[in-house]
Amino acid sequence: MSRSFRWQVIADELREDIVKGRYLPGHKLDTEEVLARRFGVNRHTVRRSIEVLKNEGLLHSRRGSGVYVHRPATPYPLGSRTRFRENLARAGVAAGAQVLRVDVVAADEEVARMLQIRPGEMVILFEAIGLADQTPLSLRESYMPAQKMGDVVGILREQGSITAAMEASGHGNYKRASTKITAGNANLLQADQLQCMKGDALLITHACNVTEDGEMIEFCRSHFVGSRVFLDVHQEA
Amino acid sequence: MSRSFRWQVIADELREDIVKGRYLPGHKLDTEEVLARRFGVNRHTVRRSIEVLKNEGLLHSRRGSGVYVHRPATPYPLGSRTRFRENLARAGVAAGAQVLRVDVVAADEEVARMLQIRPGEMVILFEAIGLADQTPLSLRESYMPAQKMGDVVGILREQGSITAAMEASGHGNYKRASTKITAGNANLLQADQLQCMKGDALLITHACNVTEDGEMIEFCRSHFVGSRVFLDVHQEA
DNA sequence: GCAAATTTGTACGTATGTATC
DNA sequence: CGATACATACGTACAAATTTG
Repeated sequence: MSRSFRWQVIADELREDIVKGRYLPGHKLDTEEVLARRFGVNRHTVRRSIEVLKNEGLLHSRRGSGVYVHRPATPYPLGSRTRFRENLARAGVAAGAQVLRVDVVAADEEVARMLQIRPGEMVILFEAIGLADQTPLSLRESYMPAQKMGDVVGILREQGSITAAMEASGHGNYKRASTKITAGNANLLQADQLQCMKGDALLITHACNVTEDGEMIEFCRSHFVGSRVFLDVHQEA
Repeated sequence: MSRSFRWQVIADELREDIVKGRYLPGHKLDTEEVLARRFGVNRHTVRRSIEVLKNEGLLHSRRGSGVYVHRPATPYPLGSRTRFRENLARAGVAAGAQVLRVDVVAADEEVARMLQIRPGEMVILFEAIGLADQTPLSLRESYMPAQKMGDVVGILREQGSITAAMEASGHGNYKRASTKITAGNANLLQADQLQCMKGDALLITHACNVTEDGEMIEFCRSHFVGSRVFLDVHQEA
């Protein structure tokens, strides 16, 4: 009866459409104007309904653009053999990588310490943006001691895959040794590359991979957009 | 000035009044009409601000009656406390904490899902700030199903230790089942409690602990100040 | 118990700002 | 640049619940 208000009815109907999968994540809703006409109410009444669904985390809106079905944060398992593509494929997300830079540079102090080599030794630098369904998830800098790697610059440039580079260098069985995690705010450059706002919270990981012989083979600094991913730490006891 | 809207400014001011304890719990606010005049805005603008604070759980309103302060003023983390050292490798295990709140409350939807119980079932809520050298490191909310716990409210209040509460309830051998990690920006209340800036990057962890029988016994949400901690995830296998 | 005054809730209307396309 | 679309903010009116006389 009068227990159900128009904004509530509309919110219920929209919620139904979303949770039943009639709209896919990322789908753009009709404009508030159109929705208002469709439901025969004022635009503000529709806005009230949308407000509710935004608070429930089902929708988000971008001024000047539209209202969209929220894309849930992508799970990102942290295990001993983490592979970007495998992880995303398991989550049903199309993975892509945009290679920013592949170079051979001298190791700075931190990189040298992490890779257990001397500062100034040559390392291969691989910089890329991790994409999921065209949305940037992460910004990644990988360092590999040049001495222990083959000539993988071309592979990295063309395939953008650390795994492929490792296999080509005879380190197909590399695995994760340790991961350190903290959080920071995005600076202007990172915001630009990750398509987020300056100041947005980033998940920062420092990870080391080792060969099956236990030699340090890769040091990786990653910056994830906090709102788009969660790391999943799996405990095996 | 386009970054601060009037409803935002008003919400901030009202929140400040509540959090700092200028209103007692249950205190009735001035009417929307009066508040509107006081801030020199339309009644709807004040309503928008009140809406925000209701969503944060600070206010509630009763039609025909008024708007009331919902929760007691949050204790302000000041004053001398015993120093303690915290092993951050074991995330969430705060050895000694400043207890903010211990209560028995109804489980909301997320907590119920994580603990595998029904929404509305009673859970023990434990809220504390982890400090190191007087500096807040983390904000922690733990939820435990009341049915499976003994009368541990006193223990939690006095000792501030989850471990002690578990042992008293016969769950001494509980262990970590899963940890999910993401990042977000501090809101005003969190910034206040963690003594950081609003918008600062926070490391957010959701962890589940199970009994040795595999039953969910604790769900813990932690917020770490990104600039003050480094979680260390150790991989074995 | 009832009616009036008070106070919040819903709904529509209009105008303007601002980000996106 | 203009057109589109969401965001803010003012206004009005009436409904519904509570409090008060």
